[in-house]
Amino acid sequence: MTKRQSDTTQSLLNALPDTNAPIYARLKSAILENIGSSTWLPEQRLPSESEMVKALGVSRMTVNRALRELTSDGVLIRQQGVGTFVAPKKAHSSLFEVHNIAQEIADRGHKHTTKVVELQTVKANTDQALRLGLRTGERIFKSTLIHFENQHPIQLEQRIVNTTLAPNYVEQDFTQLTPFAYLNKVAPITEGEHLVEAVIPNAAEAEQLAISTHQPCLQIKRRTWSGQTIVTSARLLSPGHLFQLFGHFGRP
Amino acid sequence: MTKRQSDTTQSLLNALPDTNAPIYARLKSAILENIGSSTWLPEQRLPSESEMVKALGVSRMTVNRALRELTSDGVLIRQQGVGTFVAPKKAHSSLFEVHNIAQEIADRGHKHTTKVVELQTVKANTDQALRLGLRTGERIFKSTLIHFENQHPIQLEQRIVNTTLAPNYVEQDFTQLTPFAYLNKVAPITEGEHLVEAVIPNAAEAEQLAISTHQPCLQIKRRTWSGQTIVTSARLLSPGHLFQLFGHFGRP
DNA sequence: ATTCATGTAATGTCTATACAAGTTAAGCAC
DNA sequence: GTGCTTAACTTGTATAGACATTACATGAAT
Repeated sequence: MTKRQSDTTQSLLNALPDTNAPIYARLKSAILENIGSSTWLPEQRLPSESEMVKALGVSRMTVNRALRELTSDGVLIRQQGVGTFVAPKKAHSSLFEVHNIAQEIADRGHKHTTKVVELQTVKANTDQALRLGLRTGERIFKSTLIHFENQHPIQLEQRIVNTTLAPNYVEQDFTQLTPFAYLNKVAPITEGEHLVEAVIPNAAEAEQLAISTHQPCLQIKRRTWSGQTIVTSARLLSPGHLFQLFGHFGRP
Repeated sequence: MTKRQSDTTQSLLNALPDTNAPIYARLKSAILENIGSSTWLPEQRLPSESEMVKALGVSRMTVNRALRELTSDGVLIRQQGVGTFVAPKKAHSSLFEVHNIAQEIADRGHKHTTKVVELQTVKANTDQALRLGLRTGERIFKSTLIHFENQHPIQLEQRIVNTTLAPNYVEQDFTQLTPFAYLNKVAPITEGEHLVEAVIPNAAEAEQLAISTHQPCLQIKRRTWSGQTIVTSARLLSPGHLFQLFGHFGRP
């Protein structure tokens, strides 16, 4: 006389991946899957540890580890004596995204295009090596792009890239996928750093952006990490009152 | 015939706090203490789990939990079959600091002073409540300050603050300690969000900053979190080419 | 000398159990 | 009904032991 699983427990079992990863990791995956697919909603209660133990046939310490780690990541909320719940939607969840100019332009209902000015492999000079945490003379990728919004140039993007983390960088078609999007795909961002100032463009930059050298620009120098390694260092130059959004790079 | 502890194990025992916190938490504290005080240096090897088990008289799972959590925090590096090590100094550690205008001015060898324009308790309007993740009508603190560098106004700071996390905010003397420094002391920052744009000040703001309404300013809207709660939301307005630095808020 | 096998040590995972501590609801005394 | 006690359930922590996986050093066989 087996008692039927609750729907919540059943959806947990359904989402269990069939890999050879450790049990606790598969349980974490299954929980994240249910939350990510909105099968489990914010504030919703999860099965208790003992229910999971019975349903999965594993020990409580294993279940406990999965739940504890997800709690530490802010995915779940646990209260002693009460239960485990999907964490409420964060007030700033929509701001977790990092600035992506293509998306931003699309959000405004405008058309985004890109012109690739330069895309090649070079040897790092001292400054470039410092920015990427490499040694002078090591091979790096270097690119220069101009982003257009409805035919108007709105951002100049100069970027250097770590070759080990993105070995196929120079073969990409950046008129289709922005460097940022590509890099975040091959080496997901875990941390970032921004340096922002208002600057005056030099003559070449002003020409590329089709503005005068008196027009103040917002300059962002951004470095992004994937784990402990620096993926890329970029300098973004945008004339006028362009709106910029920076987030903290958290879980997706 | 007791074998003498290694120096590393001994310094671990010495740093064990005498609280009634859980064992694993006290072990974490002791390890962090040794790293923080540079008793243990980056790359240095820690005692193995079994050594700690013997030295502390606890079970291996308890030691394992402490080490695993510190590894997840990036404090330690573990390698199966080899050992546990203090994590190498991060390449970008010096950029972990968040922008602090007083420090920045001091770094330039200039004198920083503050004028408190406004400091009071108000009821949150809809916009303010949204920014702090509260409900309209709840009590919040509100402050307006002007920062001076050698008698020149260089930044206008408008800020609202969560009363529950910083109940004594309005009693502080912000000519001595900046609101940012005070808030970071009472509710340490764990996350932040920035909105940056180049704007033109309105007449009142231009007057407070002693500039013309044609002078472009860098506007930063910053919100900071302590855990899951929003501590404060600030709007910083700086004329000219002021240099701004944003970091990722990591462990201290 | 080189290669291979083996043993040792270290971390990684998992189990079964135990007790502590917080929460909630039912039931009892009044 | 009110208030208290108690029981059941939940999460938090800790233990002792087991086996797996990885790395490395040592020594044997070639």
